[in-house]
Amino acid sequence: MPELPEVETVARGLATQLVGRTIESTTVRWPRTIAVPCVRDFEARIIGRTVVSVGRRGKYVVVQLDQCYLLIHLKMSGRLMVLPQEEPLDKHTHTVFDLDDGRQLRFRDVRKFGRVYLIEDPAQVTSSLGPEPLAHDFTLDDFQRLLSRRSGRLKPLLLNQQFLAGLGNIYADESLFVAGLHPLRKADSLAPEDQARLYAAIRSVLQRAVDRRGTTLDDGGYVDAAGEAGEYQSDISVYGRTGEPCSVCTGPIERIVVGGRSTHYCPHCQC
DNA sequence: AAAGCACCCTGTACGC
DNA sequence: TGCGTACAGGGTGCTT
Repeated sequence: MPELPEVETVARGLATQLVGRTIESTTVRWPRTIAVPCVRDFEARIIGRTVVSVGRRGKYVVVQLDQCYLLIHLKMSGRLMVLPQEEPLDKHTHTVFDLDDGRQLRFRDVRKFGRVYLIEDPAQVTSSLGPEPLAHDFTLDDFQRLLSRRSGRLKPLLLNQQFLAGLGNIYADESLFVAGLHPLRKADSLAPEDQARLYAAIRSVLQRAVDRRGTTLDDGGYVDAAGEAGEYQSDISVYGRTGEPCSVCTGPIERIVVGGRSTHYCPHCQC
């Protein structure tokens, strides 16, 4: 499932392949993939656009074009890849962008939850997102101020993109484990040192995962823009490890459901 | 403000 | 073998 580190890795890969390329045409094979504008306008407006840069905001891939922006949210199973046009199309490829070098940018998404936006200003989509957890100007002070205003439980809060942009189920569970905090802890119950540990945990987990180019689980769901798997799965302590021994205390990892999301933690190490 | 849930989808894992 | 069903997941929107 693409979260911040996976989306960052995809965006970096796409940047090397796409910057300077011009999109000559587009084929939308599953219309609901296009969130905005309507498919006809989308296909018309993207013709002739040149890629200026590729970046990331939260879990969105942000493709800056010469007159507008293409934003892509991969949701659970979306993939973006640059392939030769001779490469056979598979049935899960929902949008194809023909490039001026004979290759294609393809958006493939088995679950069909992913969405593509063509907009004038990226803020139209990203303005409701919380801060970037890895940004240099996102300080402990900022985080403490945000946290102490919240009374909800930590796990749903970390998944809330309006609170903080980029965490998903894997890195939320991993960050709470590293911080030694129980997923059901109320945000406003944290002592300053708890807040500091959570801040440091989120940043270190995400940075390490970016460095390792994301997490590819056994289901093989995530690969980067070159089709390569990530390597953070070998660093995972709790996510998907129900019943396995905790790496710190050897007690069993437990799984509970919080806010409708499976949540993995060590009941001995996290409180 | 917080929490619960349905919804969107399909592949996979399960029970029978 | 083959069917049906539950489930996972991110985000949004609705209701309590």
